[in-house]
Amino acid sequence: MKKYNPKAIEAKWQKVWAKQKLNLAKDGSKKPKFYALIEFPFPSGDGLHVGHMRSYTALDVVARKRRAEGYEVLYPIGWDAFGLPTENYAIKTGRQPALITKQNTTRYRKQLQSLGFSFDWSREVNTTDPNYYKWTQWLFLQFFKKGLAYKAKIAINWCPKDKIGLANEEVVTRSTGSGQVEVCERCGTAVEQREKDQWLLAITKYADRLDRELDLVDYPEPVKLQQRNWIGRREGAEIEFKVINPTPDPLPEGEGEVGEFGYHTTDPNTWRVLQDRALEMRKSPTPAEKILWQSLRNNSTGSHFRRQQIIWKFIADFVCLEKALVIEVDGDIHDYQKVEDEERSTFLRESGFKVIRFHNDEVIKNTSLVVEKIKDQLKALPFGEGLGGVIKIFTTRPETIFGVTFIARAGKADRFTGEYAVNPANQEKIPIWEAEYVMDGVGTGAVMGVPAHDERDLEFAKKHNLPIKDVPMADQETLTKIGAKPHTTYKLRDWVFSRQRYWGEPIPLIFCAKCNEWQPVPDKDLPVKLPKVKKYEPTDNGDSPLANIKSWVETKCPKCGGAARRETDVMPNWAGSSWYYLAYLMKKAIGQRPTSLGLASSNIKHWLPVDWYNGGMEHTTLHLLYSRFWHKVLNDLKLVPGKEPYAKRTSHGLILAHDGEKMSKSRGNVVNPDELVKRFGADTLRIYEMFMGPFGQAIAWSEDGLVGSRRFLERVWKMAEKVDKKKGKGVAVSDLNPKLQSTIIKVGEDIEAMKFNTAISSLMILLNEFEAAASIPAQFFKTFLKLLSPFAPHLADELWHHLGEKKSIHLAPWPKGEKIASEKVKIVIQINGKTRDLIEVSAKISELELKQLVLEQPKVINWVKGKEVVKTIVVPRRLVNLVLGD
RNA sequence: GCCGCGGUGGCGGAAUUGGCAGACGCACGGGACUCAAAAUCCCGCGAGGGUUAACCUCAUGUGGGUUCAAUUCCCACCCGCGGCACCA
Repeated sequence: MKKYNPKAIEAKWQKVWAKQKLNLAKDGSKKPKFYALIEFPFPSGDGLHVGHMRSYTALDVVARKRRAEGYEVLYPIGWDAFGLPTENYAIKTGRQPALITKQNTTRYRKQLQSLGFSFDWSREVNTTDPNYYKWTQWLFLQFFKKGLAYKAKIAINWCPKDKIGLANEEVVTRSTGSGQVEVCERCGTAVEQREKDQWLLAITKYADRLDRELDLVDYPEPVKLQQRNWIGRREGAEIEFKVINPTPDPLPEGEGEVGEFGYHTTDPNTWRVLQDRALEMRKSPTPAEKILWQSLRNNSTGSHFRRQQIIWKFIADFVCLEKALVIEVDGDIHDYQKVEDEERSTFLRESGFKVIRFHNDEVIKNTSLVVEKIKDQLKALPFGEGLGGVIKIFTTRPETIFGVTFIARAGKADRFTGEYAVNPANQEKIPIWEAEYVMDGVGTGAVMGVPAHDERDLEFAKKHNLPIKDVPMADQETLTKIGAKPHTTYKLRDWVFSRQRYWGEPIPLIFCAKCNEWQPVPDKDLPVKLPKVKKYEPTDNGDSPLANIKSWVETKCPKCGGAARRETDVMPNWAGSSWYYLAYLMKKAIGQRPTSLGLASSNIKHWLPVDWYNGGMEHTTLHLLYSRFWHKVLNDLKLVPGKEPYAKRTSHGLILAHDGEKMSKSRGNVVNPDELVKRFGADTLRIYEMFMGPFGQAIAWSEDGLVGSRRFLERVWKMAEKVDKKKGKGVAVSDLNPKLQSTIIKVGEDIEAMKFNTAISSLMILLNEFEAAASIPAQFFKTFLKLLSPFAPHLADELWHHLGEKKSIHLAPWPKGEKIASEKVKIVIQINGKTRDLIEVSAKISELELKQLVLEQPKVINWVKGKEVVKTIVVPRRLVNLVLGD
């Protein structure tokens, strides 16, 4: 037999397997299905590195084992090719991103093929292929049509020097003398925040399910935990604190009484008259009032409105007390009442109210615009200012309410507002503060300060000399009585889905000024293709470069046919990867016009869910969460089966560079497998990556052990020559079988548990035994090869054929190990818990006989001499421990 | 600060979940083969002591504890990596 020459045999077998279509998954197969998935790579200019290989090899091992176990296995591959590195390279070189991508994928494909992964190449997908992103766009439109996509003003990172918007990944934190500063990754200029209208996906509407339905899947606990922390579900209660004693008190001192809402009116009689009138007005509103009330009631603006509200001697149409906003809807009658209106507006303004007016016609004809204006106002106003309002507080510990000594709402500096609130539990008057540590956008933007039970509250109380009250906990009844409503909040924010960039999927929406609405691009017009541009940089005002292409932007409204403009933002990198596990199943459909039917094909039903998905921990809170979200939405639309896309998730540890840093081109520490494949062979590299350490743990790349893996394979190669021929001294053949059987069991279990390092180590041990044996039956060695074949597929197939087999080793069934209880067992003898001797006895020995035998051992006699055996512990088949007295 | 993961020979790491600590591999030392080197094969390889043998003592980040017995369980702490970060 020739020398082991991996270069020759690896290329040979790769061709044979491709020709025999060994790795193509059959859609209609009656075998049980197994869908193995790895995170498809981003084809960067650096080429594949040894870190990619770890995950791909691991699932390749699993996939090959499953095929041998009789499953129809789908192990697909594709390219997640939209993204910044390509775009930045395009900016630098002026080359087209599509061409750069093509070049990179060609290189990656070659590299992956040289490593012998059993991917089904017939299903290769590419997120930048118009056929692919046509579907990404269509799926986005399903979100839009379901009301899950909306536009809102969101701050983006803006580099004032480069004059472009930056993705979060392009912003780095730098430490300066005065603290941490966010700077532009390229030029180092401090990043500013700029508000831009952006598309968002309402992932928060699925927060609860994304949390709860983690119970349905087999993910590592740390992954579940990290997702749960990210979603940040908090159960608690919402409690209203009434605000009293408004400042400055602008009201004339009448006979006065504290009214229902805690502020003064003139005198009781006037108040009663006003109340009657207000009630009457509420019963018979004007058409405009009626329409507007529909939009304001039930907290639909996010704030609580009252109508026909008495304020001093006036009745205001709509009032939001917590924001101190008054909305007046005027008819023509006001033309006669100018003086009164003046007086009332002046009074309200002086009392701290903001007053906005709309005309009846305005409200009736353009309700949505009016409501938008009101919402904008509400947004601009601080919370809880004004007269007789309430402050809503979300707390996870409502039972501590008796210990509340202050209220603090979000503010830029610590400051007493001069206002007080009433603790609904004990009617105590407590001060309202603004505090730096309270954040807008968390909970209700205000906290009840309980210094005795919260560290930050305590710190604040100490700093500002506020009382600290330690008290018994409130019971459920008290909480109900004070109107505490059970409430759940989430840390998760909606997903900002707009990028002012070029290299992404155009968002397929059109704004028509006439319809005053965003219109979806009709299915028949998809994909909205990325037009070719000359410059790939975002524009001076931060818009996508697409905004500069007039001919592309200007289009017709799909609804009314009038002049309209396209959305110029593109989708984030995470869009295409949110559904790629479906794309692999859509072989033919992907080229066709997107429809619900095309998606809900039998293939998708057949293959879902993904049975085993391996990927990196770094994707836990982004990609993994996003794609679960998409799947749930698609499931609600009855487009895909099942609540969860991935039945089982595992994580690999990162392979770091020699220096222990993350591999990246900018650090110049990327290790490319090509040269290693040339020097050692793909099989050696695969074995080494699986052997170098525990799969789930990060490990620094080192080539020191590679030679050991190569030696192992060389020894396997040599062993093939000795099979059934070797004569002479050594272990008897029959002694090999128990070891072989236990290795079969061990390797099988280890692969399932992703303990590849110990699987390989047990194969090495078996080989060591083979080498020591007098002769090796061919069947034994074939079984060994089969166990080795998922790890070193080329070498295994080559030797398999040497032994006379005609079909590929990868078509042979996975061996079943037999548990053979050995006749003899080794028993550890301990004296006072310390190992003193080791004896070999029959496995069938009785406990009594064993104890006797132990006491007869010369070493034991020596240790026991002159002492008493107080206690004897016997662990069957394992150990005897003698406890001696003094 | 909080959450998660980890800490075992010169190095990567094993240890059937409480039962021989250091499997397997790398590196290293000695030997065989060779004119020589490489490759290969054999032997050794945690530290200290010991008549360099048998054997003994110590040793799994540190300090305590539980147990006949602890790398494994409990308590307190130290260090490294990753994530979140005034989250009410």
